[in-house]
Amino acid sequence: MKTPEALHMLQFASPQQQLALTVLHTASSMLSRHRALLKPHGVTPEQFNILRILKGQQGQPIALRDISSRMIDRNSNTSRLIDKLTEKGLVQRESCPNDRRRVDIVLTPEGLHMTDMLKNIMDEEMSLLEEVWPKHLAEAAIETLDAWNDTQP
Amino acid sequence: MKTPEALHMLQFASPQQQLALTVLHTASSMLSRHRALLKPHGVTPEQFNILRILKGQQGQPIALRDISSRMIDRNSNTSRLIDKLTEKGLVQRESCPNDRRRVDIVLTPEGLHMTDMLKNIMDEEMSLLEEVWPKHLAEAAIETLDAWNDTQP
DNA sequence: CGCTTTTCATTTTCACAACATTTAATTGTA
DNA sequence: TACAATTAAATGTTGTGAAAATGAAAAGCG
Repeated sequence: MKTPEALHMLQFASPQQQLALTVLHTASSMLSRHRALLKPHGVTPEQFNILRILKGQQGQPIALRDISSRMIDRNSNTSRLIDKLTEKGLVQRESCPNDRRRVDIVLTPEGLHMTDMLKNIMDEEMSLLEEVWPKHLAEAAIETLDAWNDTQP
Repeated sequence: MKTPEALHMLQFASPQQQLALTVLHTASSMLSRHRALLKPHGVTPEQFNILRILKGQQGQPIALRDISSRMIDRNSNTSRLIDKLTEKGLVQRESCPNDRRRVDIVLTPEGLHMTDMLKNIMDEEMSLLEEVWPKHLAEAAIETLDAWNDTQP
């Protein structure tokens, strides 16, 4: 697959502009792939993102607000995503004793099980990247992109 | 700004996995920025993507189908995006003489004017990238990402 | 203490994506 | 030529991300 728009204006744009378009395009493409992989299990990439964060908590509850701040997409509607995960029985809301505004979220046993399974699927997918991206180039690319991320609010 | 999820699992993931997360995060952040920049002018990034493609046509009509294939997000519903742009008077549908199934799209004069203005805004934003991304690193990163894009259907 | 401001979660509104279906025109083929 | 298969665009439906508005609780401060 060509990077369509980037290819189209190749001769006009700076490498930096091309990279921006390439990043947008790559992300869109990766996300559709993830969506397709997770779909059979009734979970969206955004929901999986939350599950992964919760798993990282090792059973410790975490406030909704802190989930938001760790998500790839910071502005998504975390409340509603938690609703969906709750309906599926994968997570549970718990009232936070210290601060009644907060709502703590924990993985249920089924949620943990599902997360482990999905993580295997995603890890397998991710491992394909290791064949196309040489390690040192991946490291360099991360540094490059993070240089811009660090300038963002 | 830290790359939240990537940072979180830094010690577990391969550089390739980290890059994948970084790309997703960077794209999300960029898109938000673009959305905010375009918003005062009543245009979304998805709509601007179409305007930019049309401008690249230099007045030559292009079939809706060919616009779709050049978009960053190939899955979007181009018909309806064109509807929005038509309502705003920025583009026009024209029947295609050779193939009556097709619908050619052209920029109106106001559309061209708007596109030029928005392009200036976006170019200015993009030029900030030149300060944080050294040229040769940007070039390397493009090659790295495209290596994966080329493996996608 | 009482009031305003801030913080956190939810709800709401809007635009778009995903997916399916429909309508129309063209192509391929018996 | 007739008819099925394919292609192009539009349309209907559902879900959801983004951003703003709302409501409730806590923090800050005179």
